[in-house]
Amino acid sequence: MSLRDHKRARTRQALVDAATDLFERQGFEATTIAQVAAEAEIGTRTFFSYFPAKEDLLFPETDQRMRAAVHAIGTRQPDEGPADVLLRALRLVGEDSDDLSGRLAALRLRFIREVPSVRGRALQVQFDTQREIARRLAEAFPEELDEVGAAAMTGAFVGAITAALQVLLEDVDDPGDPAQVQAAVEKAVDRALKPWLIDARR
Amino acid sequence: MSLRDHKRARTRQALVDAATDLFERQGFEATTIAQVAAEAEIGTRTFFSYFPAKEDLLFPETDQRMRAAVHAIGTRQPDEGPADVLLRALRLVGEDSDDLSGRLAALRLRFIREVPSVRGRALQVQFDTQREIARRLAEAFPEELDEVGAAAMTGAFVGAITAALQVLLEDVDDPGDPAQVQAAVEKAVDRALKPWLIDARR
DNA sequence: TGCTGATTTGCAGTGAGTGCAAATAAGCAC
DNA sequence: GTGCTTATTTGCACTCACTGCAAATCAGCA
Repeated sequence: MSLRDHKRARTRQALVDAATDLFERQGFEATTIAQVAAEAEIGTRTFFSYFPAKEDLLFPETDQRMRAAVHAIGTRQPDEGPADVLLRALRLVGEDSDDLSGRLAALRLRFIREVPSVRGRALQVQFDTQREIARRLAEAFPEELDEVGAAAMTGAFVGAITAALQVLLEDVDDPGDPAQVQAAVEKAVDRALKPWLIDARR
Repeated sequence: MSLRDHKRARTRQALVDAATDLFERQGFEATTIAQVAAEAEIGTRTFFSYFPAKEDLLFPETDQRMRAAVHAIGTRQPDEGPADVLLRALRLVGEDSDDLSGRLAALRLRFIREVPSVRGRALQVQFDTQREIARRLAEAFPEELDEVGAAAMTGAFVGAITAALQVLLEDVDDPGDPAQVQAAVEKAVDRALKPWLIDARR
């Protein structure tokens, strides 16, 4: 990694940190990009060479999660079916939620509920990730799945989990508490996949 | 319906029509709200009392679809299970795609692929609709489903169909052709729900 | 016709995001 | 280190979506 790359990574992290602080203190809408850039000691214009939009500050490591999921699919065990591998991959994606000691994750969750543009961005990220996972899944099981089948299966899993999670999170009294969120995620996976798990048991 | 309401509905439709023309001619991004407003003969400022944002011009009748779906759930037949009712409701939502002689629908499809902000909005609309359907479904089957179960089920169905449809639409050579799109939707539903349909047959 | 409350509109302003060209800094050869 | 090349940073000017506010306009009704 060259000096250039190091510096770039450091600046990027500084931006995320600055944003985390400012978002916590002022909320998402009230924080301007100029403020974030100033706090990270770069010009306002330069911000846009690090993140394409303000919302993306809340999703700084999408590709990292993606790589984890892809890796999970790549290390397919001989006795695993498509559903098993997919479930393993999805669990991995979900677990990474604790990044940055949870502060950013908590903000993300809060703003997904409060700020429409953030919700929209989150759904897009999820959708893209899901699509890529489906592609890899189809590759890993050329006999059992084609592109459409893999997409449908992935969409069903992710859709079920997301929808269940949404309902469960409505009843959480403190969305800032990682333990409660984690419990909700697990319960969502559990409830959402019940039909498949019963099926698999036969 | 009072004169006021009539006029309001007419203006709203004029805005959608104007937008349809301009979007077709110039694309989404290149069309400004000022242009749309001018074409519909209202002030730019007034536009925002009809639509909250530019993207919403592409989703003018969300609540209408919603009502159709809710109605489908309300008219539950004695021999229908949750999955049957849900499937019937979802088919209804999909069929309404032919509104406005298809021009707006074609634009919507095109911009969902091309313009990120439109894709984001579409996903939000879908997500909200899905949530509401789940709520009604849970109400209609208080014995069989709770809120979480209904959400998971709806999320699975919608997620599977959407994901399958996305893949299928990639291979359509002319996305402006309603027949091809319709065929893709049907195939997507078919493929996506195969597991459930097989299950139900037992 | 005249009153009342809702709708429309212009105006001024904020802030996101972009294109461009000049300044700056990194990487590298010597 | 000194220069040269190339990538990055930055300021500037600009467009456009969207909002708050206050004045003007209009529908509905007595």
